[in-house]
Parts: sequence; C-alpha cells; structure tokens
Amino acid sequence: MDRQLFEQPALEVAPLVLGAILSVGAVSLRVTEVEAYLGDLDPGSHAFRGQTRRNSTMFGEPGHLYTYFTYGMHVCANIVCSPVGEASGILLRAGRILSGIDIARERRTTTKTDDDLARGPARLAVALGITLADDGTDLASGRVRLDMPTGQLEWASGPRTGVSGDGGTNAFPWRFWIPGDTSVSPYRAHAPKRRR
DNA sequence: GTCGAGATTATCT
DNA sequence: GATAATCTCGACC
Repeated sequence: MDRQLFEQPALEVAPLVLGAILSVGAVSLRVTEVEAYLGDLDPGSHAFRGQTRRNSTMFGEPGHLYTYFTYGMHVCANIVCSPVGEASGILLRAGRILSGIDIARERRTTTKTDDDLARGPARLAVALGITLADDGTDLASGRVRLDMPTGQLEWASGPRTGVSGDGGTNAFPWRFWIPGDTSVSPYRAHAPKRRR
C-alpha cells in the first residue's frame, strides 16, 4: 500500500481504491464499491460538524482504518484520507469475496448467495470480521491490510460527479463502483421509479 | 425482483 | 432525548 496515495482528498483516492484487495486474516475480498466522504463539505458526514470522539480517527493518519457503529448492530469500515487534521474518508460499501469465503458464510448465515456476503457496508465488515477493535489500524501493517490494484481499472461514478452547480437535495454522496460486476449491485443505486 | 416500513444502540446536544 | 454513512423482513408486481 502506498501511504502517500491516501494523503490526497478522498475524492481523488476513491476511484483508485476500486479493485484493491482487502484482507483480514484468512478472508480477503476485492473492493467493488466505495463512497467518498469529505468531512467539512458533506453534510452527511460524521465529521461535518467538527471533530468528535467517534470520528477522531478520520482526522488522524491517512491510510488507517476507521470503524464505527451505526444503528446499533452495524459496523462500517472506512479508509482515512487527506493529511492529518483534515477529515475525509472512503467508505467501503461492497466487495467480492476472493478467499476464505467459507468463513464469511459462517459469519453471515442469514445471507443466501455469495454475492450478498459483502454487499453493503455493514455486511462487508461482518464478512471480514472487522470490529471496533480495528479502529485506527494501519492498513499497511495492521491486522487489516489493503493491497492496491496493479493498474487503473474502469469505474463508474455517482450522478453528481463532475457536475457543478445545481443545488439539488441529493448532490451527495459521491459514489464509485466497478461496472459490470454482478457480485455488486449498488444498494438501490438507480431508482427506476415505476408505477405500481 | 422491487418497494416500503421497522428495528436497535453508541454517540452527541 | 435526538440522531445516524444500515439491514432485514414482509408485501406486492
């Protein structure tokens, strides 16, 4: 993992993380969907209102792991970006299990298909065995490791990317995914809005 | 397959 | 006491 890479803003790093291999123990997966969070610009970010006890990790060393609880039972994993003092991060939304899939299945008995094992932030964390104890882990040498892809991959981005103006309500979030990967159907990405 | 509502707990005001 | 970067389940097409 290249530490310097993560000193850039999350928006710059997010598409590069697509296709990276995330490993925790015997379980590893390929990152297929991420979301960029800029703490001081994104109203939806935990860091939008300033540094707090929970999001302090996101203000710290880039290239580290930031985990947090949401809605009680769920854990989400993020990659800290930008230099120390700036809060931006990349939320790992989905991935495809490459190895240790039998272990992931045991952790998520409610899931039926392999594609669902790591489809969704909380599911991804559970499948890999990431907990709050992994908060602040160095992705270069810690229990949770991240290996960047060899080359630039194809990626698609959310609706607001590259578009300026338009103070629409859903200007956020900035989302990136690898198109064509059946194991990743972005969580309600597109809304066909068909009549019932 | 797709849509809509409820559940549940650490953290912050 | 209010909030939150979500998931699961049931109902409908």
